[in-house]
Order: sequence, then structure tokens, then C-alpha cells
Amino acid sequence: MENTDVARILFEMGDLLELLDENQFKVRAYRQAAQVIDTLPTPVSELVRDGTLTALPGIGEGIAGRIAELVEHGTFEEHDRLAARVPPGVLELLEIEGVGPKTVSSVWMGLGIRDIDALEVACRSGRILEAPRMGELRARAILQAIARHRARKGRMLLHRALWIADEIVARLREVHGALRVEACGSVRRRLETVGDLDVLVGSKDPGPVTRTFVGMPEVASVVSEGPTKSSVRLKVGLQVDLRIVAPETFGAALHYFTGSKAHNIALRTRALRRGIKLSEYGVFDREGRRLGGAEEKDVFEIVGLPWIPPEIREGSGEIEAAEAGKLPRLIEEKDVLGDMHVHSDASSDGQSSLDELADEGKKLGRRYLAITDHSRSRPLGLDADALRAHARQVASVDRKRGGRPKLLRGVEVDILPDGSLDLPRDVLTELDWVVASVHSHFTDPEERMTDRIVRALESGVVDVLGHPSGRLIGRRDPYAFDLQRVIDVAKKRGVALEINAQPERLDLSDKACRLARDAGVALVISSDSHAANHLANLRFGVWAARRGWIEAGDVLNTRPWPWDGGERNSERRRIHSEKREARARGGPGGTEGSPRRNER
DNA sequence: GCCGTTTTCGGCCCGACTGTTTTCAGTCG
Repeated sequence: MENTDVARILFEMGDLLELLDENQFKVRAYRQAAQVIDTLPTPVSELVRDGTLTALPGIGEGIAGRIAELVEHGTFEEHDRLAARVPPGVLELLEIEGVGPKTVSSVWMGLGIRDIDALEVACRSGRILEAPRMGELRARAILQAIARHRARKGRMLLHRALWIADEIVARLREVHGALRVEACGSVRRRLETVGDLDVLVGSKDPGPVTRTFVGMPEVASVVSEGPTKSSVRLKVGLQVDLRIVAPETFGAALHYFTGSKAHNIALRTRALRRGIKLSEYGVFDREGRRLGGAEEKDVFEIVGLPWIPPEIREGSGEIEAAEAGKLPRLIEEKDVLGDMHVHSDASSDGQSSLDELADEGKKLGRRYLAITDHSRSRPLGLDADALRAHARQVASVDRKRGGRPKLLRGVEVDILPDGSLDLPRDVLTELDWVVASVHSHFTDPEERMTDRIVRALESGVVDVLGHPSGRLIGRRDPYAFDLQRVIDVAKKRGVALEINAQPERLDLSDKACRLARDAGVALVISSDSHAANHLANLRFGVWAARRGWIEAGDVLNTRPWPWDGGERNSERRRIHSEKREARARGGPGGTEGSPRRNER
């Protein structure tokens, strides 16, 4: 049972308890526990096995026992007992915006409404008005929310949300009196998908800011409008919340609205224990005297912590790490010197020529680009002869351009269903860089898929495993495979794992990055560009890595010569010396680079 | 149900906005 499944059932437990009007703190306890499990980097089953569940914040004897039951049996007794009392359609009513537990229990118990369809009928017929505190306006709002619920296509990918956020922030910055404007929330934490946008403005004069905000051309409807808080829904379906605060409280508000919720609660609780009150309006002592809050770092400073980067504010150990002085020095985009996975127009789906790629790479300051076109199993992929010719072409363009950026002769070779590689070993050892990826038979059972990947990692000719899980966010789930075993083998055989920076992949995911980091396996951040304008996507991979607590030293392409072996293990060195010998025998056409050992 | 620098009981984050009321409950973040 995966962590997300355990978390889902614990969340559901909170909903069930709430609908049955149980103690609200018990409700909160289950939700908090669900949150903790959901952001846990290690499999919860391991903690059950080791009996260390109760070491997690918010998980005591009671919930730990239920999680153990859950991991063993797929469910637990109390959950089943409560679930039997609440029809499944009733639980689903909670997903309608503006409909909370009180409304659900009153229409369920009072009017016998048991699902969304029945709720819709009651709104249209006016019968819903019999429920307490229910009027015409609310009935209409619920009908609209039901329509949205049915049309909803899920959360928006980060790159799209970020683009919209940048537009809105730029527009609000032009408003006179808007002294500071920042996007916060999940966009600032660089979560891979975004449910809504949060924009914060520091201003003494909120009127013009609010008017500009609700009047933007992208706005489809105004959800709410007030002097400090307004919400709109954009035509693209995204909701945007605006908060306006006094400039002297901007830092506290920025922290508060960046979240995550779990992080905020943990920090507030910590502050309370020290007799300090934290809110979006600042940091205060017991007597209500302001201690600070103009800058975000004030908030951390006053509770005795260093500033914590937004990407790791998930309530998953960052506060404890900060306290112990063990916060990671997260990797930054400028640390990444080059790109190790780039497609050219030599294979099927690439759109840009080598020169176009090199030009764009130079503009972005990349020192090297590995040209890694597809192997023969892909439509229009390269066979051994075509790849050799292509490699000569890459070397020739590189010579012509003087190695700025250095173009590396590489390939993205398919891992075939039996775990063999799609090209013969001898051609692979002639290259500078080999990415190996799964592109077919995604539905193989877990053990077969894991064996398949492991066999490729053990081939001795692979530098990095490309997009390790194969997921496409919101469109295709990861294939079934044992990530921990792949990490262990990769570590042992000196093969790196890719953090594929395509915004719809982000694969390894942030959580998988953290697992890989804990295992000490080498990582590579690559854009997997299929056109020159994709090269800039590398930053999305950097953000995923940051969310996974990755430091520059964990990532091979922060080094000047990542393709030239390295000291991490003898296997890699052996293969690369083999390659150098092959080059020496082969004469011209070899890469002239690689004269130095890696500096660390 | 969880937790403890006010520790085994008695707290648990908290403010804004809306729509319903006629002073506030419900929802949201």
C-alpha cells in the first residue's frame, strides 16, 4: 500500500468523523496524520515494520495502530464501521465548493439528499431552501459549483500557472501604491501542480489594487471582493486569491500565505510555546507588542530559526532540520553547468538543428549539451550506423563552433521489454553519454518492470536512467516498479538517475529525489528538450530537486566534466577508460575534451 | 486523537468574507 493510499483513507476518516459530528479535534488529528503520511519521503510500510510510526509528529498510539492495520489489511475496522453509516455519494458532496460538513449533514439528515444529482435537483426545485441558513443565492452558487465540479480537469501544471502568475504580478506592480507584489502559495513552493494562485500585495491604499485585480481582462467572474481579500475565477478556470496587507506586515503575510498549511501550523505551534503569536499581520509577544514582520526572515529569526526556502516548507522535517542547523544548501539553477538530455532533428520528434540548439544553449550559459537522440525502436530512431554518422556530425559541428557550448555525442537508448538495450554495446561505448529509458510496455507487472530496468542499469554502458518512473503528470501514472531497488542498484553500479525537467514529467518526482538523496545515488538534471526553446525548462528540474532537498554536490551536471567518469565508483571509470581506448583506436572523430579529472 | 520549556489534563491556528440572519454560522485558506 502506497503512502498516498494510506493518506487518502486517513483523510476520508476525517471527513467521516466530521459528517457524523464527532469531536472536531479528532477530525483534525486524522487530517494532520494524513498530511504527514502524504509528505513522507519513505514508504510508510517501513515505519510500520520498524515500529517507528509514533516518532512522526501528529501520530500517536491510536493512529499508528490504525495505519498498521491499514498497511496489513488495506483497511481498518473503525473506518469500515463509519463508512457503512455514510453513503459514498454523501462523502462526495464535500467536494462541491462552498458546501462544507455542516451543509452536507443538514441536507443529508434533513432532506435525505444522498448524492450530487439529488443535491442538484433540490437546488433547482427550491426544496433546498428548507435546510437551515439556505437562501436563493446559496442555491444558485451551489448549482454553479456543481457544474464546475463536473467540468473540472484537475490541477494546472506549474509552468502554466507560473506564467499566469507572472502576468498578474507584473500588472499589479504597475498599480500606484502597490509597494510590493509577490505570488505565494503553491506556486512559490514550486509544487508540480497548482490548484489556485495566491497573490499578495503590500499597500496602504488597497482600493486601486482591488479594482485593477477584479477588472483584469482574464477574469471570468468575481468570487468575492473586500478591502483586504478578493477572489476571482479566470477564464482558464483557475481561481486567484488576492490579499492586501500593510507594508509593515508584508513579510509575515508572505510567509503565512506561502504555506504549506502543515509548515505554518508547525511553526505557529513552535512560536506559541515560546510565548510568541504568529499571524499574517506580524509576530507579537504575549502583550500584543509587535516584534517584527516586515520581512519574511523576521518571522524565522524571532522564533530562533534560519530562513527556510519555500520549496521545502511542507512540514516534513524542515523545521527540525533548521533547528539542528542541518538545512540543506539547496541546489540553484546557476549551479547546473550543462544539459545531459537533448534531442535534435536527427531523430523522430526533435525539431531543432544542432546549431540552433547550440545557439540557444550558449544564450542560456550552458557549458555543454549532450545530444541524445532516440534509438532504432522509436519511429525514425537511429540504428547503429545512423548513430555513428550522427555522432560524427555532432563532433564536426562542435569543432566548427569551438566547443561553446561543448556538444557531446550521446543517445537515448530504449530499454527493451526484456531489459536489453536497443543498440549494440560497441556503439554505445563509443559515445560520450548514454541515457537509457523505458518507452514501451508500460503495463508490465512490477517485478518484470523492475527486473527490466535493473538489467539495463547492470549493462555497464549506461550513464543515466532517463525519466525513471515514466509518469506524465495528470495523464499517465508511473509504471509499476520498485523504486527503492532501482535506487539501490543505481547506487551500487554507479549509474545516475535523471531528474527530467519537462514540466509534464518532473521525473524523478520531488519525493523520489529525497529518497535518492538519502541513498546517496548520483543525480542528473536534464531538460529532455525536443526543441531549442525547451532548454530553458531546466529550471523546473532544479525546483523539483530543491523540493527533494537536493544539494549541488548530489548532481553530476554541476561539475565541469560530468561525462568523464568520476571517482564515484570503479564501474563508471572502467567503462569510460574503455571508451577512451576505443577513441584512441578509432582516431579522428573522438571527442577532444575530457583531459582533466573531475574537480569536486 | 495528539501532545507537553504552563507535561498526563486540558488545550488544540485563526482571520476574512458571504449569506443568512438581525448577531452570526459556515466555509475557506
